[in-house]
This record gives sequence, C-alpha cells and structure tokens, in this order.
Amino acid sequence: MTDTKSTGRRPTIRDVAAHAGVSTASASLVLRKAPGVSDETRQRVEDAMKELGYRPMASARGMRGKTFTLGVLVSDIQNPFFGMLLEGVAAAVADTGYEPLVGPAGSTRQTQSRMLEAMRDRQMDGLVLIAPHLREDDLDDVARQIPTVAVGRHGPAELFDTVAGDDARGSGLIVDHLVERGHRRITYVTHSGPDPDDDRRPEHVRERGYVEAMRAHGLDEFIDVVPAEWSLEGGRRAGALLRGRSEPPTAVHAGADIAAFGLMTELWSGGDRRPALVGYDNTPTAALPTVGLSSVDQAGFEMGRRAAELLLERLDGRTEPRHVVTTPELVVRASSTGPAD
Amino acid sequence: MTDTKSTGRRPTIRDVAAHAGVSTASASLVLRKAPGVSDETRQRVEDAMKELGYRPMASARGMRGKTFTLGVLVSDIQNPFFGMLLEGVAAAVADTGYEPLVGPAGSTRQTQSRMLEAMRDRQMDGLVLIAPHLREDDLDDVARQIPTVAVGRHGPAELFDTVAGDDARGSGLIVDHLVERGHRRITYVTHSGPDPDDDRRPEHVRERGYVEAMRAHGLDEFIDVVPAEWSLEGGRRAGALLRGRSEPPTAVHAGADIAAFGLMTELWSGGDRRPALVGYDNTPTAALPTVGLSSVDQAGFEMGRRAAELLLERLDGRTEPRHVVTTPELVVRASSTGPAD
DNA sequence: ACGTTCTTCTAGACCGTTCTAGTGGCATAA
DNA sequence: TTATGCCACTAGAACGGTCTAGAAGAACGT
Repeated sequence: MTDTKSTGRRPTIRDVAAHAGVSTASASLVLRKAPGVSDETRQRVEDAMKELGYRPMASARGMRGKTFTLGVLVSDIQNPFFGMLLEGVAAAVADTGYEPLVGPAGSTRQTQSRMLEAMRDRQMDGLVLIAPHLREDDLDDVARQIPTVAVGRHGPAELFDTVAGDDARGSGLIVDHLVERGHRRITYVTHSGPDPDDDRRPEHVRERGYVEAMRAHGLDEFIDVVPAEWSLEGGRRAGALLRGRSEPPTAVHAGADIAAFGLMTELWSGGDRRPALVGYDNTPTAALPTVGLSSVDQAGFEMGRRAAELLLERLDGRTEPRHVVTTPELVVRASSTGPAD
Repeated sequence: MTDTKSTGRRPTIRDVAAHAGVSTASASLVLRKAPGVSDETRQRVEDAMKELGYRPMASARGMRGKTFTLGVLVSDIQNPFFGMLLEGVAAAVADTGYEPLVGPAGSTRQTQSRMLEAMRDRQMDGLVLIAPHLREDDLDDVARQIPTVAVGRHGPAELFDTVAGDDARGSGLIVDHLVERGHRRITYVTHSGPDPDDDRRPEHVRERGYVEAMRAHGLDEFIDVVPAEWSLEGGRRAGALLRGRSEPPTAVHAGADIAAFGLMTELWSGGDRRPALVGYDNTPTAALPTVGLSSVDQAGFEMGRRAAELLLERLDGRTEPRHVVTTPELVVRASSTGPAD
C-alpha cells in the first residue's frame, strides 16, 4: 500500500489503470479477458485490481457492454416446483460470471409484462421465463432483443428456446394408473390463468393428454375438466365444488401438487383418503410419509439447469432455437392406491 | 405519429426532449418528478414520453442517480417461509416505482458475501437481507452505503433496521405446550449454519428461549440441543440420529417446519406419530390435514411487508435505526397432541 | 429606472465503463 | 532501403441518464 490514494470512494477502472501504469482501455481489455494484451501487462493490471479491491460497476458496464445479469421471471415464488427450478438455474450459472436475479412477477398478464419491462430496462443479458403468462407476440418481441429461454412452455418457437416436460405423456401416465386401479370417474383440474387460449401452456397440454388417455380407455363420457387456479386456495375451491356434486369423481388429476394439496385440505378433511389424488411436479411435500401424494416427477432441478445451459449457449452466440422435452415419471404413493369407489 | 422518427432503436431522454421541444435537463426533471417545472412543460414532456413509448434505462440512471431496484437476499428459495416473506415484500413495494429482485445466495457465508457484492455492484438502492449469514462487520459495512433491513435477525443494530419474531418467546410457547401435554424429554434441533457464535441469529435466540423454558419447568437435566441444518435433509439426518438413541426424546422442537418435515420422514415412517413434533414458521404444508404439524406462526407475509416498509422509509431519508419485533403464536395440531410416552 | 428575488429553463460536465480508430514499434518480405 | 503486416497499446468519443451553475424572464419593492 505505497501509492494507493485511499480516498473513501470506490476505485474505478481509471484508478486501476493509473496504479498499473497503463491506459484505461488496456485495463478494460484485461477486465473483459479480451485478447490483445501481453501477459506482462495483464498480470500488472490484475495485481492492481486485487490490490485496490476493484470491482466493476455493473451500471456503467451496462451502458455500453453487458451487465452480466440474468433475469429469471417467475410467477409464484410460493410454488415449490419453481423453487426446484431456480436451484437448477443457480447451479448452472454459478461461476460463469453471470448473476441470476429472480423477479417475482405475479400471475396476471399485466404484472408479468411489467416485470418483463423492468428486466429489459435493467439491461439484463439473458432471460429465463418460467411458465410465463405472456402472449407469443410479447415473447417474440423480447426474444428478438434478449436471449431468452422459456421453461414449462411448449415449443416450437423461432426466437427462443424452450424446456418443457412431456406433459401430454405425464397426463397419460396418471390416467393409465388410475384406470388400472379401477377408477373411471376421473376429473382433471386445470389451471385457470389469464391465457385460456394459449395452447402452449402446460395446463392445456396436460388437458389434451388427459382427454386423449380417457378416450383411449373408452371413458369419453367421464371426461370432466374443472378450472381452478393452481394454488393452495384454488385447489381448495375446486375441492369444495367437487364435494358439492351429487356424483363426485373417485379420482382427481390435480394438475399440480400445490393444487392437490388444496384439494386434499377440502376433500380429505374427514379423515377418509378419498377421492384418489394425483399431483404433478413431485414436490418434496408430496413425498412426506404423512402426505404420500402420487405425483408426476419432472425433475425440476434438471429442467432449471438445462434451461440455464441453453441460455448460456445463446449468450455464447447460438441463434437457432432449441427445444428440450423431458420425460416425466409417475411416482405412485398412497394417495392413489386406496379402494376405487 | 407525425414527426416521430421511428428508427428501430429505443428512444432516449434526448428523443423525448426533442419531441417535446425542451432540453434534456427539463425532461429529466419531469422523469424524476422533481420540482421546478411548469405544469405546461410537464404535460408536454409526459405526452412525448407516452407517444414515443419511452422507458428510462436503468443502467444509465444508476450511473449518477438511482436504479430503482431493491435487492432481496435470500439463502434458500426452497424454504416456504421465505416465500411468504417475499410475497409481503413484493406487496409493499408494488407501485412505489421500485422493483424488487431476489438474489438466491445459498447458505454459506462465502456465497452470501458474493451475492451481496453482486447487489452492490449493481447499484441497488436498498437491500432486504433475509436471515443473512453474514458477519456484523459486513452488515455494517454494506449498511453504511446502502439502506438495509435485516429480517429474522435480532437487533439492536446501529446502521440498519431489523424485523424479527420474538423467537425466545416462540420457543417458550412450544416448551410450555409440550410440558403441559406431559412431555419431559424434549429435544431442540438447532440450525448448524456457518455462524455458530452469532447470537443474533434466530436459531440461537430460539435455543436460549428453549433452555430458559426448560429450566423454568425444572427440566434442566433433559435439556438437549441437536445441531442439524434447517432443511429437509438436515431434519432427516437429525431424525436418524435421534432414532438411534437408547432413550430418544418423546417430543422434538424442530426449530423450523422444513426441519420438522425431515424429522417426520425419518421418525414417523413406521406409521406411528411419535415422537411429538413441533415446527416453526407455520408454513402452508404444516396446515395440511394429513400433516397437521403444530407450529409457531410468525406471520411471514406481515414481516416481509413490514421490512419493505421500513426500507422505503429509509429510502425516504430516515437514518435512525428501527427494530420491529413481532409476537409469535403457537398453532397446535395433531403432531403434538398424541400420548406423551 | 433599478435592484432583488423567484421561478423556469438550459448548456454542458459528469458518472464508469466499452469501443473505435488510431499510433508506434517490430519482424518479415521485396 | 521501403513496404507490409502484425501486435500491443492508447486517446478520446460514446452510452443515457443526472446534476451543477447559470441564464432569462417575470414580479415586486424602492
């Protein structure tokens, strides 16, 4: 610490350059690990950075170059499946120099758009959109400007990548299983979000899978789709509705674990574990011994990791879209193995 | 759309100024809602902004002014209690012009420091730190530069605000309840994080409350503290350890719901709901009818909202610290009302 | 008429980076 | 010798805002 002018303010790249006896341009080259710097100069600059405790200011970098920030747009932090996805994203991004920041966007199209704009305003280098409630146009629009990966949204898309489970198949697994256990009156609870017509959203793909599987088993007449938000409260409401029926279903494909828990609260409160319930996502709660909720596992961590990897590839220059589809697996537990009537 | 030069690039404040026929300085004043602009000029500029679809670039603002971004540092997105806190924060911040972004920081001191630095680099205007694994020095250090509120960390502190539940009292409620139900061998599972000596962290305050309550009941000889990470896996490990004992406890104060679930997985797998379990945080899962975990409710949503409000006050100029302590309530469910031996 | 004060507005520096368009030096080729 | 190419390096503009210092004009008192 000989010539370090230790003023209170944060050191800038100019301080580093002066300390190392080079131009700011050279210091910038070193900072960006760009070619065109001799080993000796590089070393001197790196030493200076360390000595001064220099840290680049993201705002300033964002003005011309990159911010090294990735935005992860998520509707509902409460949903544990999203938590698993996030862990995967975080794991893949660790030590790449990029920093993931999560934007809680709510589950209306308006709040999601606002968060998306906020991320754009903040010059994020890349985006991971988790089950976004956004129109295809808006997605294309943002993807034209920022490398984007959508998770839980089905492809194909020209301008961004997607990572999604094979939801039709997942629904098929559930129906097959329930039919095998002797059920016929099987209801599917779909997510009633702001996109009732967007056939790329998981709830609709799951619905198609459900309908097809029911038909394949000759159960056309029992096809029954109930709309309810995929949340604890939504599940509860759907449960109340089903319970009020004269002929309630003997089994329910809840669409998501979180909805299954709500259904459970309402339908199983008497102590009787009926109707049979199957969730989707295989969250940790489903696996608790006292819960024992059958559920479709779609490896949230892996999906998150894969999504982040795709994004990093895009940041590296890839432009042709890629669409990853993962294969779901049914995990059978006590919630669907009781008597069928 | 008469004279709008609709080039492809994003409009800047200069475009707005030109369109409105004023200087960029005036446009900036309008943007910041600063005084010193006539109503007429303000109107013209606002119209121009709307017409051009202008959105300020956060990076550029960050260079001299503010970024209007708040950082929420959180260790474990998976923990549903944190999710509840986040909802509270998001609710309080909505429509203030600030945007909350969540940084998943992991649960080691190193990863948390890195995330904190990342937030500093990004010129965040304010920080909410949720149960941070950071040294008091580091906290003071950052709080000197950025308005900061710590949640789940006990005060007093000179330089930042805190919001915390009265954890000693919460532990007392649990012990009182269990003793009343006839238990004497009551174990407390503490969080074995990277801060074994930091007596302001909740796990230590809960431990003190536990020890004091046990003493008050004359149960000194049964005081038993088991360290385990407050996570599903940590709880599981603690459960395995307790089960291996010759004289296992008849009741466990798990410290946190998420740990209680892990304990449950390991200890209740036989179907027998023993030992009695009590969690902390009253997460939605605890309330499921099949789970029925007794738990201390500390109103996560309210805590998050309160924290964000304090932060907004600080951003508004307050500098003297405030420390909010909320009163916990015990919610008794089936997990702690079985027979006591 | 003049000075003072207040309000509104503006030119231009500034923030900390990146990037463009060079400069200068050295090695090699003709 | 000069021309050519390459490499390491740099001055200074540029990015899109904010902010300082000061100008211009209006209102008022003397």
